[in-house]
Amino acid sequence: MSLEYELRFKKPLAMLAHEALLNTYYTASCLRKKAGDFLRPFGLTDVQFNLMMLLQHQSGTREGLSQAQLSNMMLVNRANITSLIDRMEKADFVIRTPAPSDRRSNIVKLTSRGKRLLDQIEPLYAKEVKRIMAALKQAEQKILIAMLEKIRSNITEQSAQQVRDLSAVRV
Amino acid sequence: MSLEYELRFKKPLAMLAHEALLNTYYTASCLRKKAGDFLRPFGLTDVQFNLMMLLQHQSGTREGLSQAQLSNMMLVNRANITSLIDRMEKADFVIRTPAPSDRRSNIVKLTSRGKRLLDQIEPLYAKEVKRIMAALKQAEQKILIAMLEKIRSNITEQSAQQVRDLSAVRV
DNA sequence: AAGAAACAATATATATATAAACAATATATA
DNA sequence: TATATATTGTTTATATATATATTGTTTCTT
Repeated sequence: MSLEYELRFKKPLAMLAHEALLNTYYTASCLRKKAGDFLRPFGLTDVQFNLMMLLQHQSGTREGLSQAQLSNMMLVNRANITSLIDRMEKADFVIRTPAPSDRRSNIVKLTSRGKRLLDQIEPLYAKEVKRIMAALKQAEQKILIAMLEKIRSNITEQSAQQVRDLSAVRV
Repeated sequence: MSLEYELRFKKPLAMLAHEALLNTYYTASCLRKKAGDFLRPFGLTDVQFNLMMLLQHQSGTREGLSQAQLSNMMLVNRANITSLIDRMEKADFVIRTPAPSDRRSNIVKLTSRGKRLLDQIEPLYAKEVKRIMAALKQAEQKILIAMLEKIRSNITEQSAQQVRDLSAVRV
């Protein structure tokens, strides 16, 4: 169903490029809302679940990850990570540990409660992700990923104007 | 560049479906951040700009749209629209008008200042959208849109469990 | 017409996002 | 080695999101 129809637009969008952009944004919103609905009964938000997945799979469970690492992996900035970890620590999902090698740094680890909860949710989550993405064949999913990567690579690209601005600063 | 690389994952994601989902979400985040950077110099957020575009193109400029209509068109829920319009009214971008036909309803319209600002930004915005989405050919953009629509249609689909729950309620 | 149900906006509480500024610590470099 | 620079986490301020509850108003049903 088209974006315009779903959002009850009276007039179609003028630019195909804009329609593609808004579709990406809107679909992400829908996915996120769905994840929220799915996770709420477990007392987790999508962001919190994501963080727990990172701790589980992107580090040995006992090693943990620093707040800076987590923030890089999550697109959440450092400012946000602080309060996010605060909440999750209060809920006994994770704990902070001082990093032995760097006194600035905290290592965040799953608690046993956090790990138990994650083990319970993850298979259900995986099943639901598969169900939703089964809208596309595997080959199509790969094409989708490639397209999105292309878009991202064009976002970071500097425009000619920006380049001029920057060179002006350097001079 | 792959998601895993960009986010400095140590291990690849186990499921292709999950990778596709996270790519959608991450790309939307990047697009949104870019829009924020682009609009900040004009004193607007992406959400505010979006709302102004809706007022400009989805209604005659002088007719305006109700808060409920805006909230449907924007993925923003009604609670949020209130404070969003509050801020934008304070900045003199829009005004609320009582709806003549329904005393519950406010009609939101662009002010002349809002309209002037939008007229200034829109061509620049369109140009930037085109530049970014030029990562894909027009035919590819259409495929992308179709894929995202398919995913969205699968999100709202009820699982068997949910159907059972609902029928239990009815009985 | 009276009551029930639906709807529009608001208020409140909680959880992200983002930018900006700061203190403590680490690293690079002259 | 002394100093400049960068990094980590925190705090603060502002702007979204989401759910839930409430107040007025409208519409539907009977």
